[in-house]
Amino acid sequence: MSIRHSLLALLGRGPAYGYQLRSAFEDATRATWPLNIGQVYTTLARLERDGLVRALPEGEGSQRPYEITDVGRADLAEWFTTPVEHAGRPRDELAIKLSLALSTPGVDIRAVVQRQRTATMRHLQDCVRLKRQDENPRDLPWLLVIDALIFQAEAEIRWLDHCETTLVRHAGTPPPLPATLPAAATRAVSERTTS
Amino acid sequence: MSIRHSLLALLGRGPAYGYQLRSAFEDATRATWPLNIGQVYTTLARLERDGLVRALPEGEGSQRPYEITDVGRADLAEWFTTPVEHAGRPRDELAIKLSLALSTPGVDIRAVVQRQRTATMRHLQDCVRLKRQDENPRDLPWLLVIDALIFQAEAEIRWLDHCETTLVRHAGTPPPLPATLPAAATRAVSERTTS
DNA sequence: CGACACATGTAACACGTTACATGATTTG
DNA sequence: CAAATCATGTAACGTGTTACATGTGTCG
Repeated sequence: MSIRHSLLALLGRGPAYGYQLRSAFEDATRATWPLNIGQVYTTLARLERDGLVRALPEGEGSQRPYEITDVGRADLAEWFTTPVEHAGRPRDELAIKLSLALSTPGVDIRAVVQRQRTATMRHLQDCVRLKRQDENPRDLPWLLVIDALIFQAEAEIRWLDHCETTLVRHAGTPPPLPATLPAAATRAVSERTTS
Repeated sequence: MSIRHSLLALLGRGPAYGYQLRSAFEDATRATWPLNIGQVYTTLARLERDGLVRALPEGEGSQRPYEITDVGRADLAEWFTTPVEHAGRPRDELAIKLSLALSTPGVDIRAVVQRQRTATMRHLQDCVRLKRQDENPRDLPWLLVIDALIFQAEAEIRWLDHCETTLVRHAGTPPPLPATLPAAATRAVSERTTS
């Protein structure tokens, strides 16, 4: 539902046609989440069908501008008024993956955590670099979005570290190999985690 | 794609039928993300169509157990090996909403932030309470999931606070009304943010 | 003119949700 | 037996992605 409401919000600033709407959306988020142009038109059609939006007769050339209706404005106001519920959010693939990795035989969870940590760390650095490159405080919207990504990535790394310490505390197999173990045992462990 | 891989991962522990798979999934996440049973069957059908899974002939009563194939195992291993990319994640509705609220006339962003903060705070407390209730470290998978939710909620609150301070610094309209402003100006401002 | 950006649309497909329909098995 | 739970499936719909088809305007 986020595209639907996004287009509605953009039309809340005034009439616009599909192509403009995509540009405006990608301006606000700086192509963090690219928006396919086809989706814009199908979504506009659905919005019109539902009476939240109305096609304007004017429009020079091949432009078909739309305008938000009163019903649309009400829907938009409700969107802004209602907080985003956590219950309605998409499933967190990473959390599910680690949760399942933990109970699937033959999976080296610590390796999964490590690889994810590397990827997330790289993403975090990309975000920070992007933010520095473009520090002008003129487009607040974009700054807030990139900050959201940064906060999320930081939280993810903290969680991954938390996972690792928790795993070490419970499932054993700590990385500094205890010298007291016989060689056979350590070999068995590393074989299991490498396959 | 997360359900597809989740079912595949569950079948990686051994053959199972649809109903079992749902139970197993909701065990791992404790119904944080409820899984509709219908979805299980359609997903299983697609997995079978793609050769990742094979229906077993046996099965007592009305049970139709499935088994993971070698192709499926390869796909599963790749899932666990490949980190979850941030580029492929769903759009962050909250970030988009605040970003758009900032550039939509007639929207009181600070109110939006406040309402969201309240909702997220409540959600965070729910999570913490849930975790305390069920502190037994026996099912690690569930603990990791609830911790993920907690870390995310904390990050969201930090981000919302960050948004508010940023907004105050830029767009003005600080809550402690500066006594130096003439009454007319403050009235105009509060009218704009209230409508 | 030819290439390129602007602009609109459609078709096919994957995924997810909800609701409904239908049996089989257990248990009070 | 009746009700609840177990178990499988289908239909309809909304949303999202990708790819394709088409036309317009501009500029070198």
